Amino acid sequence: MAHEDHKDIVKEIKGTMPDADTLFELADFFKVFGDSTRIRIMCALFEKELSVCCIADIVGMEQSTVSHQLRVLRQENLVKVRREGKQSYYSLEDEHIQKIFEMGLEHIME
Amino acid sequence: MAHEDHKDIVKEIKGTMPDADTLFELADFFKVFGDSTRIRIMCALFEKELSVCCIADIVGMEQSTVSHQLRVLRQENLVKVRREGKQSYYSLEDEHIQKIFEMGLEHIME
DNA sequence: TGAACATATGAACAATTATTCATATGTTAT
DNA sequence: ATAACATATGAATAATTGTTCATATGTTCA
Repeated sequence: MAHEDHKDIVKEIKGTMPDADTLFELADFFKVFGDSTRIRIMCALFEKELSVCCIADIVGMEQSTVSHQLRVLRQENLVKVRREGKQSYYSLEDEHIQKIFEMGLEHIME
Repeated sequence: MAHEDHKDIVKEIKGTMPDADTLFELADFFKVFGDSTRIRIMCALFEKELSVCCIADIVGMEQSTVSHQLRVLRQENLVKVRREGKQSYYSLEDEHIQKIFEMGLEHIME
C-alpha cells in the first residue's frame, strides 16, 4: 500500500465504475475501430452502400480479406447487408460511427 | 470487375476519403481503446487523477502491467503525468475521451 | 551514503489477430 | 443442369500485442 489515503481512494473509485462486463464489451467494440482496413471500409461506407467487390478495390485488398472484415463489422452491428442478385451490398448500421470518427479525427489533428 | 458502374463508384468513393496516412493514424488511436485494461484505467481516471499504485489496485493488475499501459496512453496523448514525491499521478489529457466512451456505451446498450 | 519505497523498462512468453490461398456456397442466365 | 460470377468460409501463417518476472531508475528520509 502506497500513500496515506490509498485504500479510501481505491474504494471510492471502484464504486463509480461501470461493471467489468460492460467495460469488457466496450473494449471489444472499440477493438473493431483499431484496424486500418476496417477503418477504411467504414470510411468508404460513409458515402453510400457498396458491394464487396467495390470495397475490395477501394481499400486495395483481397476480396477474401474484405469479406472477413465485413463479418467482424457485422458481428458488432456496425454494418448490415442486402443481397441484390450476385452482389452483397453493405451499409453502415449506426449513426454513432460517424461521431466516433469525428472525435478521433479531432484528437489526432491536435 | 463486377457490375456495370463498378469503376465509376470506386473512383468516386476514393475521391471522398481522407488520405491513407490519416486513416492509419486513426486506427492506431482507436487501437488504444481496444483493450479492457486500458479502458478500465481511463474509466478510473474520469473521476480524478490517480497514482500508479491506486490504479493497479483498482483494475486488479500488476503495477508493471499498469505502467506499461500508461505508457501506451501517454504516447497517444490520452493521459499526462505529474510527479509528486515518490508517486506519479496520472490524469486524462483530452475531453474527447469521455465523448468517445459515451458513444461506445450508447452503441453497446442497444 | 544507504535503505526503503514507487515507478519504469527490458526480455520472454502466450495469446490474439490480420491476411492469404484454396475452396465452398449462393445466384443468374443459358 | 451447367457454366460463370460474387461472396463467404476454413485452415495456415506471420505479425502484433498484453502480461509477467526481474531489474533498473528515481525519490525520500534517516
